[in-house]
Amino acid sequence: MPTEALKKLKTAESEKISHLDYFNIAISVDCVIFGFEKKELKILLIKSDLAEFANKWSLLGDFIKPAEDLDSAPYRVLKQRTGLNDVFLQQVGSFGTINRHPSGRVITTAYYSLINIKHHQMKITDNEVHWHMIETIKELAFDHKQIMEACLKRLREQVVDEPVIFNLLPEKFSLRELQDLYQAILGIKLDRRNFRKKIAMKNWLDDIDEMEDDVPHRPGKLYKLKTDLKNNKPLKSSVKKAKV
Amino acid sequence: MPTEALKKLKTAESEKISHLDYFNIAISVDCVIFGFEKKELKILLIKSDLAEFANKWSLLGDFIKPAEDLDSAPYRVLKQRTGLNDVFLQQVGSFGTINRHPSGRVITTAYYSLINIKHHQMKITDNEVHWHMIETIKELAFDHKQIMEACLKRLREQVVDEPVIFNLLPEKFSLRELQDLYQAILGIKLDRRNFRKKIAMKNWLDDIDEMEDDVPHRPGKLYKLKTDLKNNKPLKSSVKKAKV
DNA sequence: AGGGTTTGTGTACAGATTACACGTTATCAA
DNA sequence: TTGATAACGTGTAATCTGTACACAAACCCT
Repeated sequence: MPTEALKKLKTAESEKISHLDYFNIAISVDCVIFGFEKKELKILLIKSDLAEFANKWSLLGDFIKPAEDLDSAPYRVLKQRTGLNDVFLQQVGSFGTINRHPSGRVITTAYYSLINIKHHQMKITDNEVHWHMIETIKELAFDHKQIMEACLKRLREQVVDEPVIFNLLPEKFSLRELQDLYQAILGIKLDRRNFRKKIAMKNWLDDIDEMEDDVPHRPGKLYKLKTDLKNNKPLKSSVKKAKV
Repeated sequence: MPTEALKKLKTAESEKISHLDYFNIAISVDCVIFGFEKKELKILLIKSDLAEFANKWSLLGDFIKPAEDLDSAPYRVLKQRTGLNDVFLQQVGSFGTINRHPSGRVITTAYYSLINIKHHQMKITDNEVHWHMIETIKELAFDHKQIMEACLKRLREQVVDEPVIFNLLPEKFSLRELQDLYQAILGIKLDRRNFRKKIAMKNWLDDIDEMEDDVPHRPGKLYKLKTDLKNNKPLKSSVKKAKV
């Protein structure tokens, strides 16, 4: 029984959650926070504070509070760690093998988040928090590698049909930036002409009649996501056809 | 703080989980168990044992045990309630609004399951457990209606690409039965000739050279799912193309 | 002024999806 | 045995979708 072990739990929040001593099973949330920079998909990680995982990186997470909804907890975590409000967040799944946490029984619910690295001028207060390129991540603390992969899989499924990808881009962007982002997420190269045709058909974008002005080559047009699609909600207009 | 309220928790398992008294947040699993009978998609429900939900139906669930993996708990629930082993089960999501359970703070992880109503000769020991047609379900205890809908959505997404639907059918089945099942799940009518062509292309089935013998009309051929697809695992052979 | 880089655009082919009809084989009841 | 009923088994043409592919123009930089 891991109750004793839980008493040793030590986190940034440990003072405030002394009631943990009485838990048999503790509940946490973990966030896989994706960002996009220099044509690379990245995720935000923090140095683990557990001796068992010294020098290992881990996802941003926290224990859930008695008086907060499960789905609210990751918003709090993001707010605390990055200062960001109104981020895109979606639940991916819960992970609860018995020994996934060395200090005791902890079940965690994973969320993925998409944020625009540059635009928000995040105050990453904690200097142990850094962006990492996904391909270079070999190992993470706990089962966080597995959680990261589940979230990446979900992301790849969702960007195809739903306009969630724009949470990773600035307000105004070129089609090249959008294509680079799709390629970084899906890990494949796309044909430029066919990509533009496909995006045009989805009817997600407004041409705002502006041009890039900071590129060392011919500038492209800038676009915005249509305002009625900015709510991060699943798309109503795209009625999916049954394929069987 | 709902700790006091939790002491009042009363379930079939309550003797064995007296440690619940010490929980601040309890964790449960709930199963949305789909079956197929008479061209209708059904789910298995149990009469709620809480006074607050007297005469309401609810999903089959239980609190998680300290020494069991989260993803093992729903297998135990199904074994206990229906006697079934080796069922198809998949995690769908976790639900944890503060007031979802009237007796205290309970976060639940939902799973969906597909079982063959007839074949397994289930011993439904508890006579408060019954199959219900999905369309007729107006209300369930707790937030179970919402959970059911999330699971139905997931099921509809999965049957299109992955050979999970066969868990709802007997070992041998006709293409008509399969089409009726797809139609019940997706809620649409399919063209018979195109459906057969599509199924043939997926290459999921073996023609076993037998015929129906219990139908009041011309019998159809019987098929089996190819044995290498019976493991309930995601399909390797169907490499999905990126659609962007 | 010229080299480098990216933009913007259309068409032809292949593959997939859809709509649609008729003769056949079985059961059932008269 | 006959006729009514119900589902089986099968193919083609029209349309839509996905893919492969090339060239002139715009801008930056030196």
